Amino acid sequence: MKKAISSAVIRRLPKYLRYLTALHEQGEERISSQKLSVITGFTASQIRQDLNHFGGFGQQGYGYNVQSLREQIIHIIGLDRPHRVAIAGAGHLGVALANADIFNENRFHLEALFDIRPECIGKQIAGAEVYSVSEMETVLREKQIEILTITTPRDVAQELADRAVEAGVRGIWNYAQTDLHLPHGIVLENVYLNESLFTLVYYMGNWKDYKGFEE
Amino acid sequence: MKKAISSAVIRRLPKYLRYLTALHEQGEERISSQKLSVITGFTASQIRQDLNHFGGFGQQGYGYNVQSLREQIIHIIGLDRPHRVAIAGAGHLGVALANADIFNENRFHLEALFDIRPECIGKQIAGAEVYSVSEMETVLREKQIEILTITTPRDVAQELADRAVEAGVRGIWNYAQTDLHLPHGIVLENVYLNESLFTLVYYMGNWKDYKGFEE
DNA sequence: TAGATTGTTAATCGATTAACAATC
DNA sequence: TAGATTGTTAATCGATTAACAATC
Repeated sequence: MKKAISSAVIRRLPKYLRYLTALHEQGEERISSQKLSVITGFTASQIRQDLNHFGGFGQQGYGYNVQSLREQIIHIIGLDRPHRVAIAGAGHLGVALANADIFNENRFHLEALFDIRPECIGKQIAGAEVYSVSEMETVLREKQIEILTITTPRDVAQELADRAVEAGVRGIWNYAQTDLHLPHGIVLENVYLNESLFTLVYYMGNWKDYKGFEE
Repeated sequence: MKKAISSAVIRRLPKYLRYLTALHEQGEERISSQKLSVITGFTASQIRQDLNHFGGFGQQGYGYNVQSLREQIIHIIGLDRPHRVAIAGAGHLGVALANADIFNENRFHLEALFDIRPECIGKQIAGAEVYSVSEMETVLREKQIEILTITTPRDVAQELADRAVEAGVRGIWNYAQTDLHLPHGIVLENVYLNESLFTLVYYMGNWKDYKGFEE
């Protein structure tokens, strides 16, 4: 079987996509790994290696076609397919994510939110209804939700994840500050905001260790 | 000069801290790298290597004292010192962060928010006032803000960051979907939510690559 | 003391960078 | 064709894992 592509490569794809989209909007037709290197800060060699994991998208002597490479990366990530999403927890963070550009661009469709607080239930947020958590499995199944975003307090996150998986959800986007355990075949992506803030604070106290983009 | 500690190590510290806090709350007094390995999923060897970058906190034949190791890590990250924080952008995300536990625990002090919309200005959010962006430098200086969280649209992020640095801010916690360029000595930490979501989507379409599953 | 477990050096693994032949 | 730039192999670098002597 083909060797798995390392997650370091995967996590660079969104960045390539972002810059290619910008270049496309600026009307650029072609780009070399050398020029992309200057823009992204990755080495030209790394860029060529990364892209070659997925196929030979370039042409010797020419470089890469911006628009076609952009479409390839959209396809590789899976952004050319629709994704049905729900959010558990209609608090500040849940509402912020519901209204974020992420779910409006890129073929993501926010289908439902869930909360336990009676005063939230029935409201419309970013075009989606807030349902009671007690109805979660039913709604997830009916609307064929693929991805559940968890923004609840950490003590209920595991239970909600388990129930969502039971109801057919295949990806969990977890903002609750806890490590979830999920069955084989279910994908988990954590966003631990405090880990990011703590890293910032560490480097503020030890900035000689910090290697950032400088100018 | 002592060699810089790699950012891979730094980014594991918050996780150690989280588990040590949990163990402490459970009344555990000691922990071996072996037991911590089972809990965290890191190897025992890696845990000992990581901790030894900062000093010999353990004791042969015994392991580590939970509470004292926890305090050491808090000190290493810098969470035992107060940090004065402001948020640029009092939209959904700014409000969500203002209300998040992060700023209430851990000696972070949210001192101000900034927005351009007249209807927001003067409001109190999570105990802090919303100021006009035009007053930003004055407020940042007066309140001696160390960290600016940017949750504005991306097109104003660089300008706000520049002005904040000018007003004495030393760390930027950036949620705007753009790469900022900052002077030497200023620390930047990006939270690119869509990169996280895209990674989730990629692995949902390629789950055999996920976490190194093989066959 | 004997058993346990660290601190630390050495070996391994994986990812990044360099080099260059292939080729547009 | 000649110049440019990829695709790909080889070299390097860094991070993780293994091993074990030190020592509590």
